[in-house]
Amino acid sequence: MTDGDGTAGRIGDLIDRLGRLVRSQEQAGGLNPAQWEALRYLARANRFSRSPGALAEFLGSTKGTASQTVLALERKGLVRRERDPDDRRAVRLGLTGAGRTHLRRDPLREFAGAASALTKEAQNGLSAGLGDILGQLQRHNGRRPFGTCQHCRFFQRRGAAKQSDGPHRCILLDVALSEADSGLICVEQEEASA
Amino acid sequence: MTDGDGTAGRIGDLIDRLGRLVRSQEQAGGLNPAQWEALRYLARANRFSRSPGALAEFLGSTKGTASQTVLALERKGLVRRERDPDDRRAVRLGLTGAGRTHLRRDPLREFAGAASALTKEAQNGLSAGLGDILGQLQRHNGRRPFGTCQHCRFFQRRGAAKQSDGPHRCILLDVALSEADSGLICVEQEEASA
DNA sequence: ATTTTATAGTATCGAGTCGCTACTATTAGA
DNA sequence: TCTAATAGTAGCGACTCGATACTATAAAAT
Repeated sequence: MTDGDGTAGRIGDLIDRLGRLVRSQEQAGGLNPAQWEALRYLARANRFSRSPGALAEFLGSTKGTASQTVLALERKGLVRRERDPDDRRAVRLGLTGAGRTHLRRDPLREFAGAASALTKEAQNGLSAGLGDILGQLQRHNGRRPFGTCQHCRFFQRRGAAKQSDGPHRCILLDVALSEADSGLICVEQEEASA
Repeated sequence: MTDGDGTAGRIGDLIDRLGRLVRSQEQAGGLNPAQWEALRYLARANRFSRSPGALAEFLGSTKGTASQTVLALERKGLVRRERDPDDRRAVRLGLTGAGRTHLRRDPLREFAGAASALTKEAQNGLSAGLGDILGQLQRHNGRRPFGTCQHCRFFQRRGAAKQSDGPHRCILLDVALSEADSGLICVEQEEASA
């Protein structure tokens, strides 16, 4: 920041500089920053969210740009693309084995390493504070939060309401959700506690 | 992050996403992200550090790229360039009035705004934690810290050593430093406490 | 002094990025 | 069945950024 230089300004500055550092590290491994982030996203998104359109929303880019990113990842053999049999306009994306392997060399690990040198309290504080800022800005810009199913207002936990057991459910898309599904991120997610 | 997903991993992830958000906001105002960061840097760097080379180090880019950035800012009338009369290879940079005015519309203010919604403790924690991570990574990558003079090991406070009064001094470059100078960032800075 | 080497910066080129505007294919609605 | 609306891709063009090569000046070596 340039002005008042209070703590808040310094935080903005630090985020900016760390972001730049991330980007420069992310040139490694034959991928560019957008491709790294796409790869990470696809590893953690649920099946309704592994599409070029959802990726575009996540990256804050256009569909065209996201499409190019996906094509590049497919050329490198890290991502698999197939048409959805139910809606034949849609494309379903997924990581290949090579894609998952590649993620083990994620440059972001270096950042996680640096973070883990902090005390546990400091880590929790950082995580909470950054998450809060991100949430605020996303709301402010009308972006989706991309949280996980189990924190979503459309999430119906197993045993709730009528059905006594069976899987959890998404009452927006009206589908069953496995335990694993519930921990993945989703385009449609809306924070429960609001 | 993709794996263990501990708090540390989540922090890396958040930094990445916030960084991307910064970048997308920084397209505003007719400048690109690198230009915004250069403008901010030049507003806060001392006179030994307002050069294309120092800027390149700060941005983590090459001299060529930094040179282009500076040229672009000069074309827009935000930065002034002049040759140093003492070392005629060197170029000294500075903001114009328009440059300072432009900084008032810094998109990073939005982030500072979001940060200032946090409690004072949370802000201090964030600032300290992020600063720590940045410092670690800079050391690890052999980058300069770009701190301010008064925290530098070459800083000699007024009244120290022989000279009883007069200005502070930089004992690396052997020059006088005003009070204002001492709060500016410097390429040559090395943290005092190590 | 003169030569050599180092330093500061710029010019230029090419690969790649990204937003934008079409455009196709498929589905949903009137 | 005709008309939107939706998911995605193609291709263009402005721009970015790193790498290489180059000029000008300064410092070091002989």
